[in-house]
Amino acid sequence: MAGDGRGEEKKREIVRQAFDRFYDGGFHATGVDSVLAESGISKRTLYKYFPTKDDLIEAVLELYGQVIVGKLFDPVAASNEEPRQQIMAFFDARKAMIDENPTRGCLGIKAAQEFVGRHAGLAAHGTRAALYVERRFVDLCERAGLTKPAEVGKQINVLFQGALLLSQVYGDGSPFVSAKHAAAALLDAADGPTSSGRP
Amino acid sequence: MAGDGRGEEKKREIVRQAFDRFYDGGFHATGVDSVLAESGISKRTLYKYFPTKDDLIEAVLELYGQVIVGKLFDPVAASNEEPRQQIMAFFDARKAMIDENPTRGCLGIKAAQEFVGRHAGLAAHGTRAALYVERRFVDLCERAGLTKPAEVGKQINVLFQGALLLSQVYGDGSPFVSAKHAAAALLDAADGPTSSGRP
DNA sequence: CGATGTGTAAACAGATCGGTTTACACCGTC
DNA sequence: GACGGTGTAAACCGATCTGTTTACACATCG
Repeated sequence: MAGDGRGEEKKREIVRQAFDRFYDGGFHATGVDSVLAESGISKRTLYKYFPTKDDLIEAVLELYGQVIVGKLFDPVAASNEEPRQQIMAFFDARKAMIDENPTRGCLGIKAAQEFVGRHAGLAAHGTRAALYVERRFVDLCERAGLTKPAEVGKQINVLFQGALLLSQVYGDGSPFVSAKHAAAALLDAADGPTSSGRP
Repeated sequence: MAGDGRGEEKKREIVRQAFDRFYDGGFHATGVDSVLAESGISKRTLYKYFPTKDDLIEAVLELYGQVIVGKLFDPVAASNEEPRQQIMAFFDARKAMIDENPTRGCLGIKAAQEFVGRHAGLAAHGTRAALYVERRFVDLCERAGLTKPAEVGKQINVLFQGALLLSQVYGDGSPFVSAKHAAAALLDAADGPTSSGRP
């Protein structure tokens, strides 16, 4: 019980180190040795806290979830702006992150792509991440009083994930500009004439 | 000169085999041995035609380009339908492919994500693939007589790529339904009141 | 029939992988 | 000053990776 604090701190240090390596290098292509290299952490300590590489990856993905919620979703939600403005703010905030680190997309989806059909537990992080973002957009669409919040929220999520992917591939955040304008247009069209044409 | 035909055929057989393996298993996670296993192809023959694994991956990505253009883009273009109908057809056709093989997204983008910062030549396939699709959508938007074809085309590309990614992650093609409806809404909004509000 | 070219099968080499083990240093506590 | 806990450093293990080599089968062609 007394040593808990020290241990937890080392654990977090390892996860933080692994976070950057896996994010930039991929999960399969990055060896455990390269996570440890130049970090001053010994292999024995790593395997004391994380018996397998998959356990370490699991911890990294949990950290990613905390980071993305803490830096992106919670601040925008705490702004208490109008729902529509919050949706726009999500696009702006994610673009700002991409501009800092153009190759870093969604780590959960990266895990899903690498582990689909190979490790269901790790692949599920991608599904959860995508569904979480979708949920936030749908909630905001509901609060905006749209007639079809679920449909528009899903559409905006498609735009968001597509922009994130293309920013990664292109190496710059410009797809977020297109996506934001498209999201605005969808919101305009959705709450304008109550419904499109048919009753 | 005489043996060219035989050699080219074996070469294609190898690439076809590698195509499925890399598509389903990823490039880094799939070893050369597993490409050869149960295929009746010997390692020596493989390395005769493809001196390195990267050369094989390069050939697989070129095959992917031919397949996707031949099965998806050319047929829709050859239909000679209205531009707007062709855009809708792209979403339907890609969804049909995903429904057959839910985990198979864009192989070029998969390569880009695995090789970014590690092998520029292979990573470039993702950029090319995304730009190719974007170009097709922009062209169709131009032919549809939109006032801002480049912007709307890019937005539709974001929807398309987002739907492809989410279909992969969710394991079903439903995001293409959302994306198609969103694309239709964007097209409606774009050619309706000439411009949105400001001159 | 011998030569050549194409192919498989499989042992092999060297590096790297995930993971274990041994050895040793440090540090606060009794 | 012995002690247990925490840590690093590094040798080590078996498996797997990319890539090479040896050996052999089987065609076709002069």
